[in-house]
Amino acid sequence: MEQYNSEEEFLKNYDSSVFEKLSMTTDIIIFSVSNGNRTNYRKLKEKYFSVLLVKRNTYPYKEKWCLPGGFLNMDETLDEAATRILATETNLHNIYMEQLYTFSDLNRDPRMRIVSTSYMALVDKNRLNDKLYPNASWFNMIILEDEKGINIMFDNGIEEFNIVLEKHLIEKTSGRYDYVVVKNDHLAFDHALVLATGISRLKNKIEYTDIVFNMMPEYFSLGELQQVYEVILGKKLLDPAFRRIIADKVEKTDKIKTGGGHRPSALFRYKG
Amino acid sequence: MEQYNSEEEFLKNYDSSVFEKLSMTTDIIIFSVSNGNRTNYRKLKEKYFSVLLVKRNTYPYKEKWCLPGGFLNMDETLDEAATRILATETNLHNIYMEQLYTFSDLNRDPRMRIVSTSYMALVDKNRLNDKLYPNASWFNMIILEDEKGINIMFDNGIEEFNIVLEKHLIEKTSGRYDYVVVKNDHLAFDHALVLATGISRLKNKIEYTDIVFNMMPEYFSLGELQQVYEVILGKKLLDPAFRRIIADKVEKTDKIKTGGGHRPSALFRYKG
DNA sequence: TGAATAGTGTCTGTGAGACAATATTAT
DNA sequence: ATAATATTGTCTCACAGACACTATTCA
Repeated sequence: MEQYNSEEEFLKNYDSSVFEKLSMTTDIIIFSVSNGNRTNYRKLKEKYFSVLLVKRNTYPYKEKWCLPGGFLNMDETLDEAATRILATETNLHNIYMEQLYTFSDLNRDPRMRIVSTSYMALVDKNRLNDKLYPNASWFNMIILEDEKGINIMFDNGIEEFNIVLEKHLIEKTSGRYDYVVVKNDHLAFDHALVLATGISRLKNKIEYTDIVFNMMPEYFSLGELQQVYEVILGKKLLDPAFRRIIADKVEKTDKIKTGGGHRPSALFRYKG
Repeated sequence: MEQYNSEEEFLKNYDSSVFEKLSMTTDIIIFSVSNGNRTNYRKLKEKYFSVLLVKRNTYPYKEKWCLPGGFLNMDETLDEAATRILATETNLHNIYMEQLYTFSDLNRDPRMRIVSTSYMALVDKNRLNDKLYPNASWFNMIILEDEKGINIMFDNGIEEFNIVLEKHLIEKTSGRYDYVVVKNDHLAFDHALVLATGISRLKNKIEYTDIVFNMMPEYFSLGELQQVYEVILGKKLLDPAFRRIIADKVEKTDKIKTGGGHRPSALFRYKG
């Protein structure tokens, strides 16, 4: 039984090897919004929901794309690890980030048992266009989703591919889904799963929080803001309803954006 | 640089000791609702929001209360570990459970570096009254919360104590709070923090999901259901509004509950 | 009979969906 | 002038908050 008389004595004699150990990693989904090309002098630039992927140059999954990530050091928390990795990839600090989910499938990494805690980060892509880590690339995503599954098409201007996941309702009271990867030839590890989880989280959260403003520049028009909501949610919104909802979250500035072949728009700022 | 020609070759030669390793644990917040005493022959039994705690009989934190938990084995996922631990404590299977958050502070365990992934489980306490693990005990909680902080009072009929946490807004766009434990003399490890996180999650989720039915018996009156919502949310609800909201989630059965000094109530069942 | 809960009716204000209308610009 | 976006007005419908009212039981 217990042979120690104090916590100090116990700790001094504690053998930390009694339980098997494992390595942990952190994977970060960095979301942003990209501008497409102007197809017509009157039209707004199309916007795309995009994610930062890194091409692996070592085994395992050499030449596949993966989420930025890295091993957890013994002298840092998961938040600190995620912040460190994010800074490595983007050279940016003070980025919005939240913990997403911890994945622990036994064979999610072919090397050994690795548990990974994923994070979701939101950035304004314009802040870092030329500061990217060499192997990193922004992929625009087009996401088709229904009750049965999700199809995500990726395009970085050079490479195109898609992944397909099925959704299975695992629990009726919470409406939670289990994702099963049906097609994935280009993403390493279980990152298709991680990404689907992140997309789901973001879609939910932009409905009841203001986190979308982390992907916006300081000044933006309401039309641009609406475009961002629309590409993330994957559906069109009605102008007056949208404006009513965000009216108390933004403040009008005296700046104006002209140059489109149409009425100029007032620029707004997040009120906080 | 990279000296291998195939993934197989790489894996065969992989040295899994290159990164430092650590132990992981799983802690489970098991929530339920308890019936208080009938104070008056007419009145309904009061309901209490309650949580299952275990008294530690070994160091560290000997004699303190903690959440049921245990180390992650190398041949199981976190979900499986949580299910195993839950079955050990309650002898119950098929319990509602969801992953909550992964805590990784450097000194959260005085023995060594341990990262813990917490889970939240919801049970109908009546299903397991006499099947509890020896050191486990249900504590009723009374939760006082405002924008500044949370005060949770615990009572298992024998022992009473309270913990106090401050809330600090860490990020304005998401409205997320950082909890700082201000008073805690009875809960081991960082479990005060874990519990506050779980309470917050549950309070949020019962507003937009049906998970509360996991804490209900098969047949219940709408008054009882309303009481459960009220003790979890910590506020009174208006009868007609409540009934409108849950009307399409439940179905009336032909069962009736009599015996109170008042009009009998119809018993309902979750429709799913 | 009265205290207590069960259950319903209904008024009102808020807010989202829908559609229409006006404003302004570059070509 | 025209196509395109910017911006506002307004009608309607659904629904939550609030309060009032009826129903039923048991000491």
